[in-house]
Amino acid sequence: MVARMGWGIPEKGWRKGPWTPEEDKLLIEYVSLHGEGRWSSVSRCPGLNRSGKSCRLRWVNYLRPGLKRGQITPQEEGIIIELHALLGNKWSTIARYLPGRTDNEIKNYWRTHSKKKEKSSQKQLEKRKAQILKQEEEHQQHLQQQQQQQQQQLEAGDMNMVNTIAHEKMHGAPEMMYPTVEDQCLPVMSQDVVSWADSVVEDYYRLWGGFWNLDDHP
DNA sequence: AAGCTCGTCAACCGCGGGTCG
DNA sequence: CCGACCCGCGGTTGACGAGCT
Repeated sequence: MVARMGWGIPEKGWRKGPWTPEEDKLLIEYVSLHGEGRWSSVSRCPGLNRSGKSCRLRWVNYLRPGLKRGQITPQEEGIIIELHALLGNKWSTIARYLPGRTDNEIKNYWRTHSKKKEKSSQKQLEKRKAQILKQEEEHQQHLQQQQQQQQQQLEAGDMNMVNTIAHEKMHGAPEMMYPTVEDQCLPVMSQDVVSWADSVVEDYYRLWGGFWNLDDHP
């Protein structure tokens, strides 16, 4: 329907773009005389070559008395976050709980701030990924070192074994058994792996869990 | 100093719902 | 019931200034 494009007479070439102080003045005068609403008739106001839609928007978002200008306060931010979690993108409903704020203002605020959060989360994510990769790399090196040590100790153990057997043959069995390399290393190692794996899982959980929490729910 | 990127905000667009003749 | 019109809403765009390279 053509009439939906802008309220008033559709064939008319409505003025678009930023409002001039003169236009604002005309609109304020008109609304103070005739009251809010009846926006399509506002468009017929002489000298105001704007669509009813445009007039309404200008009035609601900028000219209406009682509008708060300036930064959103932390309290307001808290309300916005809570209500958004509750209601989703119902900006006009959220705006009703914040006197002096418009839906457009809240919508813009949310968009820019959710973007910010998304970006910082992305940065954190990259940082943590790098950390985890580094940890993993270090762990692999640690494992390799230990394996090499084991190998060396086993080889040394073989030699010792040969000597021990020869010694035993000559002097009898030893009084006590020493723990094997595996006995020494395994409990420590497996604990390491488990705690490392736990920490990695925990990190991922915290990371993605946190990230998900930041996600805005539609 | 100039060009570029990013953030902010006003304004526009399209759609859906309500009302009225 | 139906179509025209009005209104409000949410998504998107574009202008502009500030900060950065």
